[in-house]
Amino acid sequence: MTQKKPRSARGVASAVLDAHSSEQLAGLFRALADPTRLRIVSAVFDDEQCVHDLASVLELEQSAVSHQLRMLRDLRIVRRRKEGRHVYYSLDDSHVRDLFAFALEHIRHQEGSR
Amino acid sequence: MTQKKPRSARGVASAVLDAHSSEQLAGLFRALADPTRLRIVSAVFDDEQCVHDLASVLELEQSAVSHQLRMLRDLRIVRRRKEGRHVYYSLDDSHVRDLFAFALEHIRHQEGSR
DNA sequence: TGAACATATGATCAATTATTCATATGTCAA
DNA sequence: TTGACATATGAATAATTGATCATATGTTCA
Repeated sequence: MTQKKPRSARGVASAVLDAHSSEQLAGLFRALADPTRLRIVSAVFDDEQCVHDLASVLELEQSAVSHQLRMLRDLRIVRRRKEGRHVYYSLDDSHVRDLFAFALEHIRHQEGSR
Repeated sequence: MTQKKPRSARGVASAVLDAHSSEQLAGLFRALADPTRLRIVSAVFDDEQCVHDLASVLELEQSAVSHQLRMLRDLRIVRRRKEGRHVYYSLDDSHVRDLFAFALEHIRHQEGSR
């Protein structure tokens, strides 16, 4: 493991985050702060999936998946595409894809260094 | 066997996240899913700060700050340095610094595109 | 030693939230 | 149309959580 200093991120938050920004940012993190939603995100990471298949793969009730998808949709993290009676969900935001990937790498490295 | 990844973050989660990984990852995001903790992180982003100054700057009770700092410390997001009767907190993990900076950039861009 | 200061922490309470159940809406095929 | 399938959603419930209060621990200095 390297221990180099990332000069890139320094200075980004020179002042303490104001109330509005911190609420907004917390909202983004909160969307990813649940195992079920993370598994949904990982399931649609590469390809779109319909609700039924998501429920099946994740072994969750269809209702639970729908509720979480709605939240992710409200936060513009996933988007819907209707096709007949199926609704396909996919990642709406590549930033979130990167955020997810970055954080996943982080915990995997942490895991190894304990 | 191995397929070529068309984009940087693609392929990171080729399979659906397992229960353990999703719990761990959710834990990391949950740590940042609260405005108060985010403001604490932003306050120690560049320099260490003692508890009292954090409480003063963030306009929070000392107790509330201490509780949140403990959580951040348990998650190895901040670290303590004792000096006399003061305890100075700083970011313990540069990955978190990058994660924070990345996410902040994200919402700032989103903000502009609405 | 005692008083003031700095930090930590257990208990409590209010607010939030993830899931389940029941049900509604919408689509397709026979 | 009817019945089966796919998805969405409101209500209820249990679990989690952030802040506060009261108090404990630890440090410095007169």
